[in-house]
Amino acid sequence: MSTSKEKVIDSAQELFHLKGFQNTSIDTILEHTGVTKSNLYYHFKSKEELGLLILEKRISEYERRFFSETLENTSISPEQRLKNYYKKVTAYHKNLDCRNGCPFGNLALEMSDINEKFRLRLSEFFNHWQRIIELCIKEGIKQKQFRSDISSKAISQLIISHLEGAILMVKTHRSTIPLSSGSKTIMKLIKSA
Amino acid sequence: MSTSKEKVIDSAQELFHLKGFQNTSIDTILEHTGVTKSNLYYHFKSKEELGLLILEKRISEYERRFFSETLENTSISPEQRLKNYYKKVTAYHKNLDCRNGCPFGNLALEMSDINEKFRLRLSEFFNHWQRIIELCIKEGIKQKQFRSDISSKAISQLIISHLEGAILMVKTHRSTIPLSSGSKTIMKLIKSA
DNA sequence: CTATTAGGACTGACCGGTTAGTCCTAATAA
DNA sequence: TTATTAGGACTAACCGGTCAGTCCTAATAG
Repeated sequence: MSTSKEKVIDSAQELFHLKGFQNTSIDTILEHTGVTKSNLYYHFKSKEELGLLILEKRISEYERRFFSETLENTSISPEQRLKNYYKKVTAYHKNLDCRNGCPFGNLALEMSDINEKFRLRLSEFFNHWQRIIELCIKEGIKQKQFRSDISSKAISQLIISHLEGAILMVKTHRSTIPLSSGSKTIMKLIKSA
Repeated sequence: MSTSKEKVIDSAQELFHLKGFQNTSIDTILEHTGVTKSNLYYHFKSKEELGLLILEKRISEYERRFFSETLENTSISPEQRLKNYYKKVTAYHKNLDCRNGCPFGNLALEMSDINEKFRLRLSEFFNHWQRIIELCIKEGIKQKQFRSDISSKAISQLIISHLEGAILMVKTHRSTIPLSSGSKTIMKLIKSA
């Protein structure tokens, strides 16, 4: 049996992703968990704290599931690693019925202008994310899989921007095509001649 | 002197872009305009109607200011047209102090999962936007400025996804670099060998 | 063995404030 | 006379958050 605290965290994580942080009320979380409001505020001092905590949880989960298992899996070639990563992301969103979007992109867009804590943490994570991709690209350039006339940094910045935008398109068009087709275009463009 | 209706539209347009649609209350619009609530509801039957109307206004304004003047300006070469477009978009966000983000991307992310009217209109506009870019790319390929081994459709889809993602990064990192640097990378990648 | 204390988990009632939207009357302007 | 504007009272639902106090368990003191 999970504790109230765990139930709140799990439910809030899901709701924040599905409906956004601001658009998810404390009362909705309460309804979904059966936990009382006073109990929730016993465990978390504010909605902001809960949101920040869930952001941390998402980040470590993403680093484990998406970075370690694909982009940083050095037993595979850089090109195949990137392909696997794209495949995994696409499958993730297909499984979510093209709704929800990227939890990080959503939060960044929603909170950057109104809450510095969220913005700074997200900014830091995006930088980390970009460096993970950059290492993969750098190795791919060294192995002559990727073209060498553009810096690995520039390419990785492009990849992460495109990824976030493509997920936004997936959500708006309710189709994974922008992601699956876009990633293929990226792969072709960065391939060495 | 502008009418109440015009004042509401102008003010709401600005506020929706700055703070988001849901996060802008009717009362805030009232404060900013000096218009009374009964008057606002005399002109608009709901907040949704007001939002949809402002979306239409934004769309036609964007088509006029960004499409006609740069991407569709056939007196310039396709490559230069695309460069000018990027320059204009970057300047736009720099002028906004890297805040706000893209009005269409913001709305798409905020509303796609909860309001079909907004989602469908936005989806349609993104498609139109993509076709405008596609025509420019197509001509650039014909003129041998852009590489011909990837379809103009695929490239234009990539460009629009990347653009939206880059603007998200601009907002999160509070810097135009993701946009200015990313657009240069795109230009290099699609240039013919 | 028993009385006391400490602390974590939890409760239900309640708070002030905000939300979009309604309704009605009356004044004013084209 | 018809479209617009003003003013204000009102509603029902919702918002994040607080409060005093209860329940249970485990450690400690006499």
